[in-house]
Amino acid sequence: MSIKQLKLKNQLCHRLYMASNSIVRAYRELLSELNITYPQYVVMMALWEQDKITIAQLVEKTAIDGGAMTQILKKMADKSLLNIVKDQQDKRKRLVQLTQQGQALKMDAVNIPNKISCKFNSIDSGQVKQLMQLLDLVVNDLGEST
Amino acid sequence: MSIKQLKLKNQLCHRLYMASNSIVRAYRELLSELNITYPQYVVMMALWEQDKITIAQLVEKTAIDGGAMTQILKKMADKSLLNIVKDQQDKRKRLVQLTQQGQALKMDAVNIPNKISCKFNSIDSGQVKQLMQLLDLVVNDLGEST
DNA sequence: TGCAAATACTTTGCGTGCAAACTAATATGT
DNA sequence: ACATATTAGTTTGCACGCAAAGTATTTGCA
Repeated sequence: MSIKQLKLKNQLCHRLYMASNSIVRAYRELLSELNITYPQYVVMMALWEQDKITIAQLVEKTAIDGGAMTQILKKMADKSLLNIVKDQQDKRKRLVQLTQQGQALKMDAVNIPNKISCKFNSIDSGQVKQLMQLLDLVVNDLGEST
Repeated sequence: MSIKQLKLKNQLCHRLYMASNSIVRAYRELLSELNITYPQYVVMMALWEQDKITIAQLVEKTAIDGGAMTQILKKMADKSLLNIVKDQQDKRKRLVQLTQQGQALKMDAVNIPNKISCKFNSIDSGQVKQLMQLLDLVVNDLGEST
């Protein structure tokens, strides 16, 4: 007995799985030149937007898991991209701030979004916008239930 | 200096990252009742569609990495969901086939797609279809370059 | 004041995703 | 036939994602 809903071709989740893996794979080769991974790039983007923020704020902005964040930041600190310093007001908190090297990396990253968008040949910017809006609906619907 | 393209809010990839994680997270609690993970569920769906196929065919259908597939299948065989047998015609190949228990699990899985779709309150089936089509464009554009 | 609850993070263990190196078996060209 | 290339899978090492348990530190309330 064949159940339509159980077919992979009909599943939104499998599409998301494939699309997310595909696009991270596309970033990987570009990011390897900067010697960072995709999640590390996400952390960098968050810090380029706003530097010297707490780890909790970074988790909030990036949606990266807190446990993973600790490890990721440690590796990035080892690469001298950022420093992790204790907040003197609240010693539970830690502030993450970019090093000069971390700030300078932004210049090398500037062209990455453009290089990625060059790979999209059958999808225009309007469709990308539409796609992002639909994905926001998905995230919002699934987010609050937990 | 603030560069619009480098902001997380403007990035398709970050949306995909969050949406994919969100939806797999939503599946996780349902699948834990079946004692399987999401990738294992994907393998099951592929086999429910077509049983007794080679590992290469399974990789093709599921888009799961070959190296990961070996590990996943091993765990599933340990759980007696499937058996891995050598192909007598071509001894390089291995055939994966469901056990009775693996076939029976389909009955427990039948309601999962419905339970998931119940979580979508602000997105209708037409939008889901549209979303899947857009995701297919993303995968196709990024797939062939490698 | 003092102690329990909450907050901010870290650690650990497991399950992938992926690249790269490796093994075994078959196909191919000369 | 036979060496070589190709194909099918496995293994290894690293980086997350996530749940659960653990550690400080601070809040809040009796």
